[in-house]
Amino acid sequence: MAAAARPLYLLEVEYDGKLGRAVLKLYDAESQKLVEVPDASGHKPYFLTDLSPEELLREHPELFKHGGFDHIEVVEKYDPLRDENVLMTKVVARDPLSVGGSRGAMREVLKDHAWEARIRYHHCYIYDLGLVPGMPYVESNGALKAVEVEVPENVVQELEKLYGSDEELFRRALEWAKLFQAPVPRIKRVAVDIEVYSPEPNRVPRPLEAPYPVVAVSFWASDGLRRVLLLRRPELGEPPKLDDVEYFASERELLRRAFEIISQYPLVLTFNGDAFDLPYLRVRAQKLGFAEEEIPIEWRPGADKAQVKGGLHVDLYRFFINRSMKVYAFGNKYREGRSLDEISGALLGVGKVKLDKHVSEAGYEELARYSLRDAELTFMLTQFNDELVMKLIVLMMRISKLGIEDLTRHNISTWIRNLLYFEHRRRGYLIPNESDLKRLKGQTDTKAVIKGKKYLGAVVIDPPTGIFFNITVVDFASLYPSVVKKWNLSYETVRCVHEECRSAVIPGLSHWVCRKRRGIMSEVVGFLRDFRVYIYKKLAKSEKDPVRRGHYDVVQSALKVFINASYGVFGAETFPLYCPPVAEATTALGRYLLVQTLLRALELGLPVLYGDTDSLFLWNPSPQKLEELVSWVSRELQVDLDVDKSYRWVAFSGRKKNYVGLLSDGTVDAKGIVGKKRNTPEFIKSYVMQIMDLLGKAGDIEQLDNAISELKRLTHEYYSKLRRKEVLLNDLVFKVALTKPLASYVKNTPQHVKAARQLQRHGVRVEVGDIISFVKVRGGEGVKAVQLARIDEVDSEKYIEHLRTATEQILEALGTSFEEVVGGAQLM
DNA sequence: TAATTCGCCCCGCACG
DNA sequence: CGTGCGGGGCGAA
Repeated sequence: MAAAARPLYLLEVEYDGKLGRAVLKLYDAESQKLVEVPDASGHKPYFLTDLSPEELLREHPELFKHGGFDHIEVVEKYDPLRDENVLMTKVVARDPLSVGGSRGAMREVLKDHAWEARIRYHHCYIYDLGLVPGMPYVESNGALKAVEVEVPENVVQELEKLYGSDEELFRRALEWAKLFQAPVPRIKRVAVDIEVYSPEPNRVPRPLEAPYPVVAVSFWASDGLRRVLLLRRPELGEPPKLDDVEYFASERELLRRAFEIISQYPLVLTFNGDAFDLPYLRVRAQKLGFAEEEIPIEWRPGADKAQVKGGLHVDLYRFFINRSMKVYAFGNKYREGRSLDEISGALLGVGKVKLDKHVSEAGYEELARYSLRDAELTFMLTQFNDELVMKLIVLMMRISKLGIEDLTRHNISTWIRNLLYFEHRRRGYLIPNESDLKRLKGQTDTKAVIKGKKYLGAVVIDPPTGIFFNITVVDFASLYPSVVKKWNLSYETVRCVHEECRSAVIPGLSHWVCRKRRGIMSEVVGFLRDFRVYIYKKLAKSEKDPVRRGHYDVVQSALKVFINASYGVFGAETFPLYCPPVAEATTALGRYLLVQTLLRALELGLPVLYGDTDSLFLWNPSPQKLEELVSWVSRELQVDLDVDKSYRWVAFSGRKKNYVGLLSDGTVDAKGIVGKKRNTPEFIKSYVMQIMDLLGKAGDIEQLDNAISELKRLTHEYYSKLRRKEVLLNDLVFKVALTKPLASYVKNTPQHVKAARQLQRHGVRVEVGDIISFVKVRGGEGVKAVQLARIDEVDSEKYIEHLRTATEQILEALGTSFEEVVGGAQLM
């Protein structure tokens, strides 16, 4: 009898050029090794065309002579844009490059007659075999079989309630549930970090030139390995005996040992290893005469990606700078940061080892500690909170159907695109041709408020000025995804082909929506939303078992990432399923719902003070009327309106997206005020923070009165400090990001650009994404990079103006003003 | 290869 | 020199 097959988790699929077929990379949790399984199905690259075989022969005979041509077949597909079945010719190739990506590739021959020709082959393979990365499989006779996943009874019951009336929908929902319920493996992995000698402290050497020796390579792994490999250098004297440190007389020996360790792990983690550590190691090894087979690192120049032979490489830098991850999964905790120090500081509470000199000047012990900490932090980013990040990655792989290397290197639009393509293939839908889609669905109905935008977005209600007590905020639970689900929005259903659907108009637009067919996007988003709102968010709270509860929380966070971006991608021109009517129908219905609810609230005698996109601020609502509003929305508009939060008071400055309130749990909630923005100097931030503390203690009118007089005192104190120049230069620094290359600021020269150019003149390299620190000074350009400035040059008047605006947003709401507070101060 | 619009604030620049 | 508009950055949703 054969041994019981053990589960292998599919982590990645690649095309192997030498083998001429796809190779699956699976993780065997028992042996903790990566298993590579070449395709056994004979699957080949292909694309589709609307030209018949006869037309192809007649009009494109050269196609059949192409070196990569294999054969053609006629296949039937469902065309969602036209709501009809169509016959397409499948052009099968010998290798992916012949389909596209090489000169004279077959898709170039057919141009606009080529469908599904821009899909990367390894993705195409995943779709066609219905494989789900992140899921467990067993190998049986060379083929992979999905491991049966049990869905808990309570989840099945909930799905019964939601979809029980439609057998097919219920079946699909169960399939989705398996992705969320399957166990998540703990993957053996090692974090790697290197340090490089450099004679110029301010320059990071280019990895593809790798001009200087590697002096340290550190490892921190899940199996307990902590190791620093150090290069002996005569100038550092006799090396001390240190725990976890190995010394090497030559860089060659050091690299050999480093490669040996790297090759022992199925998964290698780095922080910026794509752009630095791994290519540096590779090029360095080449320079030292290593043979190709002795170097376990490959470099993909087109993708700027470093790969580990026989393993997988995740560059956490690329994953953590992903905006969706920052905002939704990690609540913007590390919004300032792009560096390991800032991200680990925010998420782990631990930063890098501080070095007061350059790496090249550090002694052995210092260098070892510094380097090992980097490897440790990199590893810990995947380890904290019971491997939260690893679990999120695996869950998002299952939702997006992307392998681990693709998922961690690409943004949300790629994730959603891949998920939708997979869904198309699963159903036998033809994936629309971009030019076709744009021609049929490329036009909008509305004009945006902001110049340069494509369509009208959300409504924001003009707030009053002043303090209001006892405010309840109601909001629609994930408004846009709800709209997409409920109104059947999808690229093929908005402005569908049916005459009889044209009467189903979207309020305020000329677009109509299909009544005959369920939209593919509507269904997918609907599932993800329902799973999050009705199942996993609830289970993440109610589940008794802490391990399962933790898992449910990961599931709901992973779902949140997809749900929140599912509307935006349709308004993004770079998205292959770009469909502005879907995006503008979504916002139009959002506006409709908010306005209808507002009108109903007013009819009920509920005063509405403010609202933004999906929320309404109700002033002192009676519980009965509130309940009436919620049930009316549920009954008449058929969406969920929830009580989101309640404030003891809210101070509105009279500006939109700008208010401060005291929540019923005693925390201060400040939105949009300049004192909180990250480019605001610390001096002003600290002032605003103190005001927040003050307001946090003021629960009622009387306490608030006291707080206001204390606030006036505080304002005056800060004002005087500025006047008397009793402020540290560092506290006056504006930190502004350079969002594009220095040379491309041609229309204007903003202040941070002036400062950046000063730095450049002083030989400092300035790049896109750098945060420029500058202060405002008298005379000259009006600004100086902080490195070049002295405290006595500072322009106090400018800072007083900044203090004024920061203050006014709060003071005006409280019924006083900056002038009133500092009035008379001029006499000092 | 890249999710959206709305809104606030400061500044730079052109125009009168 | 004042004014208005657009560029630029950052946040709210």
